[in-house]
Amino acid sequence: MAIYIYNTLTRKKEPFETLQPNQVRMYVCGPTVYDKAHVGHAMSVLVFDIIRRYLEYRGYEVRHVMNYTDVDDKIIQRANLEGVDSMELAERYMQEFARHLQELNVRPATVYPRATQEIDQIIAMVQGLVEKGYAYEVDGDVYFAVEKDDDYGRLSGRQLEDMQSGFRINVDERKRSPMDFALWKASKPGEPAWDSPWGPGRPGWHIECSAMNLHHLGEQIDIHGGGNDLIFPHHENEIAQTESLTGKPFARYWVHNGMLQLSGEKMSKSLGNLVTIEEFLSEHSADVLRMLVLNSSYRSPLKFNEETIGHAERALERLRSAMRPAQVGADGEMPAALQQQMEATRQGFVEAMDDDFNTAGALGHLFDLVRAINQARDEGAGPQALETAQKLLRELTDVLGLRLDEEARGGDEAAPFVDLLVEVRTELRQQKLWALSDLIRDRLLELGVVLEDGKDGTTWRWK
RNA sequence: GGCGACGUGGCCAAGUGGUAAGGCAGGGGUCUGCAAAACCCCGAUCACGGGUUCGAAUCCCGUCGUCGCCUCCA
Repeated sequence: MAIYIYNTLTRKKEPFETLQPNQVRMYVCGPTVYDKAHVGHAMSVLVFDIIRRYLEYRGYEVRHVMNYTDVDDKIIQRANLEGVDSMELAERYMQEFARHLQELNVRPATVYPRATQEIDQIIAMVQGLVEKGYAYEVDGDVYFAVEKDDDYGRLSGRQLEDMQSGFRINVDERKRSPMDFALWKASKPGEPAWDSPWGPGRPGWHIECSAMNLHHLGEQIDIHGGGNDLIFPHHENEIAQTESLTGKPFARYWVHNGMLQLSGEKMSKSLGNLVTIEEFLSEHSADVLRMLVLNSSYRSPLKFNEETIGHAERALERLRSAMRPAQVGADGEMPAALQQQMEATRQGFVEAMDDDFNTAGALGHLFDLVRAINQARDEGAGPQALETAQKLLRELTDVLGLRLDEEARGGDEAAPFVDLLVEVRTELRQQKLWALSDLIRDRLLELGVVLEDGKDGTTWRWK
């Protein structure tokens, strides 16, 4: 069975075939580090982390590159505003982002290139494009001539003529076509600058990704990803630059995630309607955000609000319910129904994920397994049977990047004391001192400990 | 104005030709001293209007609505 991936370039789901057997070269556009990252950035990162994990699960070796744009107008502007060095500012936010990646349980990329560390490659590429006649220099700027590129607009499905009629383009008289974009920008005094054949300057935005791809992955790659707001002009321009230079098809599959929406609008810095990753993680676990992402198609807009966050939180709780141990003293064998469900779940999970990473469908299958496990527990299945099924659940949730094992929030030191309280309370209950028993239960709940009175005694867990 | 995506039960959301997964919320029940959890049962004909087909949520056309891109943006 093949994996099918929706390709923005062809607007179809296509069977996934790699350039080299069992090896995937994947490039994902990372953030411009000029401010705190928001949950929309996290969504994109999570989407591609899930894709990567699944490809690895299916036996591929993934070479995963994510860049940091650490030089650009906004960084310079922001640095001037704060009165700090622009490199310093970029460094600060880059480190913060790296920390978030860890907190979000994202598998580390193979390489994290930065624009400022790829200047030589960028200059070489611009030079190559000038030599081939695809780019031209004006006053220390270098522009890509879109009219030289026959199939410009292919990714975003736009015609050059349509774009030129757009009234939003500021016409720069020095450009041959209004749609020409900068490969290299001459620096103004006080701006970060690198020497180049065209004088001191810095790279344009689009060229860095092309150069990094060439440098770290080669002329042709399997997957190129990013948010769908990057389709035009960023990815369109990347294709133009890279293919004009190499003469070969650049990325095989263009994969784009939908936008996170806050109150019906795309979350973005310019709109100011954002929740930073830091803010989110101070109130919720990373799994909650991941669950939110998993519960819908990665290509669709994702509704982000208190209600959907709450749903994700409770869905996670349900998933975790299956991980609870067998009843005290139970020793039943593996029920046939559970055995059957395990097979159905594994198969259903793979089928769903093979279909353009249908995580919501895959989750549905996991919940079927959750029900079967809980059913088995209720019916007295023993630890061995239960653990076999739980192992599968853990294996599959791990592919999605969820961490079902709840961290013991109170720490292990607290456990003996909780045990003691439970013991005392059991005495109280035997003496039918309900008011006191309930008080202990309520107070422990306030401290984050949930007591559950079962048939064979009381169990407790961290909330 | 151009390009693209989408509109499925109260909410979130799978499903792209054969009469609609799953989660959350809600109602009823089992269990419980009560509760919680878990388990069992209950709910939609798929924005609207046409068309194609033996048959459509699923294909085509139109209408309405929402969102994204067209300038930096994950």
